[in-house]
Amino acid sequence: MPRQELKTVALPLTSYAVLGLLTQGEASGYDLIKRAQQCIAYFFWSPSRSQIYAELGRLEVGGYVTERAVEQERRPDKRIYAITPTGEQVLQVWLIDPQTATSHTILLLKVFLGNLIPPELLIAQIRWARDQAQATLAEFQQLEAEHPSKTDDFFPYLTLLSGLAHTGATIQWADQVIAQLEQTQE
Amino acid sequence: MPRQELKTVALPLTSYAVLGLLTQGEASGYDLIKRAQQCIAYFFWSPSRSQIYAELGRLEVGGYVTERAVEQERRPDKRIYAITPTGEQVLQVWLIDPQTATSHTILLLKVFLGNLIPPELLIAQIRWARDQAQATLAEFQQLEAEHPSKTDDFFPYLTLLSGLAHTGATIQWADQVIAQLEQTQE
DNA sequence: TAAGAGTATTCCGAATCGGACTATTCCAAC
DNA sequence: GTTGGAATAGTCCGATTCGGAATACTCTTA
Repeated sequence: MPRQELKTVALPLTSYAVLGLLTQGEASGYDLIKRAQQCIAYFFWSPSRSQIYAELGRLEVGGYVTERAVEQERRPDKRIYAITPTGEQVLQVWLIDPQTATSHTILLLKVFLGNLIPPELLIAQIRWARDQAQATLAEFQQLEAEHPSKTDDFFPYLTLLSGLAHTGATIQWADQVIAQLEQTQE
Repeated sequence: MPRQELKTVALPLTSYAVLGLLTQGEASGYDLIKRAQQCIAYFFWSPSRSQIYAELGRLEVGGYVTERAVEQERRPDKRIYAITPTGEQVLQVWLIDPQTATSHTILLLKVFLGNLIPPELLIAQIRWARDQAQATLAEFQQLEAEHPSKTDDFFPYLTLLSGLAHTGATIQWADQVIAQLEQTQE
């Protein structure tokens, strides 16, 4: 059983978010919360306060980040964290691995950190998600067609419309992003 | 401090999903999992197996559902649950309360169970969510305008596009649903 | 005849959230 | 002037939720 491969999936999502944010420079937990809420929040997810601190502890123990205490007079003391080469490698492996992009949120985190991924590998992952969404869309369209919309299943039908709208939005976004990424490649 | 009011928010989301599914008729935990995955799954959420069983236990203790053991020969024995009048009341109160619709998922659950809500109250909740989404959209459009798209923030910009696409989808869906609901009202 | 899917549920660890709590400092309003 | 609120920097806790493993039996299919 290959242990190295298992290790690549060993960390929860929040860890990779934290590592990713730390590639922008060292920061305290408090700083990271702000970074996350400013930028990552575009995609309707950001790790919670307590979780970020928990992950920083775990990452420090694992040697993925270093911790440095900073004493302050006017403000509470704090600890500044910086990503280590090991941490960067672990992040890299995860970012490049297409197997790990199992949800829209994860894909968006990867896109957010897109400068750390070779463009063609990022595009491949987006394209894969796009195709998945396309399949879902087809399924939903099938259901819509079978459905006369005014039967007893009226309210479930209305939620199906939500699925259709959002799946459509995902495909549209993916196409847009792929186009823009391919442009910058040339 | 009014205790009755606190009670209306006392249950987690999965409980209301379970109660809602039980209004379609009594069922075992196993049945509920299938119901959930078939219908509710349109909106990219469904409670997990273990959670459904946990909530059934909690609801039984609280008197919101009744439990009945059924012995089977060819299949494993099972327990069938049915919603009680108290359970129906608790569900009603939650469905009608606009304060509880704090996420898209929750709103979709309420729409899914729309036959249990007076149309105008459902419409009001959808309209509220629509307006929230509209505000978010304006914010995102503002950010997009300020953003020349090709600066150093290219990748965050791409995730902003996702936010724009999905917020747009939400608004479009809400308009569509409100229109359909208003039609049926006349 | 062995493998796999369906029925029906339990158990457990891990991930995650959100709110309460501490403690200090700065700024603004009344 | 002082009182209140936001910002700084974190800890701690309970509750929610997920997902996978385990159990155990039956039916179908290759």
